[in-house]
Amino acid sequence: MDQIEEPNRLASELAPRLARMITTLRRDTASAGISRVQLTVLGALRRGEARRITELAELEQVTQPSMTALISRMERAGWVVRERDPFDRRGVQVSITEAGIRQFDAGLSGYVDALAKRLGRLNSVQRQSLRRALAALDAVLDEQGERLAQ
Amino acid sequence: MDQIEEPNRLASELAPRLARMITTLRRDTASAGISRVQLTVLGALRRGEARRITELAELEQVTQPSMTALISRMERAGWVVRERDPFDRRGVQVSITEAGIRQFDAGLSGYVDALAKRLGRLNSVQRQSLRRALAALDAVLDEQGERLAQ
DNA sequence: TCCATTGCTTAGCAATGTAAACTATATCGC
DNA sequence: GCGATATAGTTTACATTGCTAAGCAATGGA
Repeated sequence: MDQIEEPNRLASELAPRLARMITTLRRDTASAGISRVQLTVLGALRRGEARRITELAELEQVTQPSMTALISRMERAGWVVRERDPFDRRGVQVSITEAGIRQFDAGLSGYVDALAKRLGRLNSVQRQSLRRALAALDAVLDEQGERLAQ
Repeated sequence: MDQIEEPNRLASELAPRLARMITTLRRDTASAGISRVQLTVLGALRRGEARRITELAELEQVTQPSMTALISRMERAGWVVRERDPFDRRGVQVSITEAGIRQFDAGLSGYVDALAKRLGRLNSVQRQSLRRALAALDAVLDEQGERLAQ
């Protein structure tokens, strides 16, 4: 019983705070020159986690057409390039450019700084509590558990 | 020194996890029939926190025109109604309808349940760590601190 | 009464997301 | 090898959410 009721109570507490966090973070980082999604895609490309449109779409949890459009905008901005995959000419290989790498570094700093500014208000106990919650966040986001839960 | 460097380290850890959390939550709740912003606005209206477009825009941290459009869509959906303020005929008073209340309750459950499903994977130590982080989140989101920080 | 301010809307634009339909290439079964 | 089918990506058409700039009507002070 408690195992069922308890996550629900926690979720009721967490949900509105997450909602506010999203709004706030968007506002704080509006001037960063790059959106959250684009930054994440650049990061994935940079770490070599994916090159195909389909893979990127899965990583970002959006549809293939959304990723096509996203990559097109980023290509127009000069941050990535598209090349036909020589081994499977239906597909493309997306890679990050030098400008893309610079944009990623600058954008990431922008996001981290905005967050750090807010975290700077916390006392060490509060920061500690957030640090200790990181592992739980990872578990919440774990894709393995996601599939098992189905 | 440490007071400056330390929030930054924490922010680097937190930022990508928050980013993923946003994507994941959006996907999880795609079938809830209502968007996060609309749900929050309905909640504010229901708790009587605001009735004017300007107030709602401030609460949600969006511009007045954005709120006008948002309210128009919600009015078209039948969840809220607009009335001219009899005391200041420039302004309007937005109120939630019966249908809006039902939609809020259903939508909220949808969001909370989606989150609870993920939290259900955690063990009690992990859940405890999240519960303890709630206060820190509140401090991070505190508007008072926001103004002081300027 | 004049004029600045306030509250909201309209217009025009960009980014992000969807589903459905299309094109081109690969691959499977015979 | 060939026809059917699957896969990768794009295009099209649309909705939502956000912005800025400009406009309009009501308010209220000098």
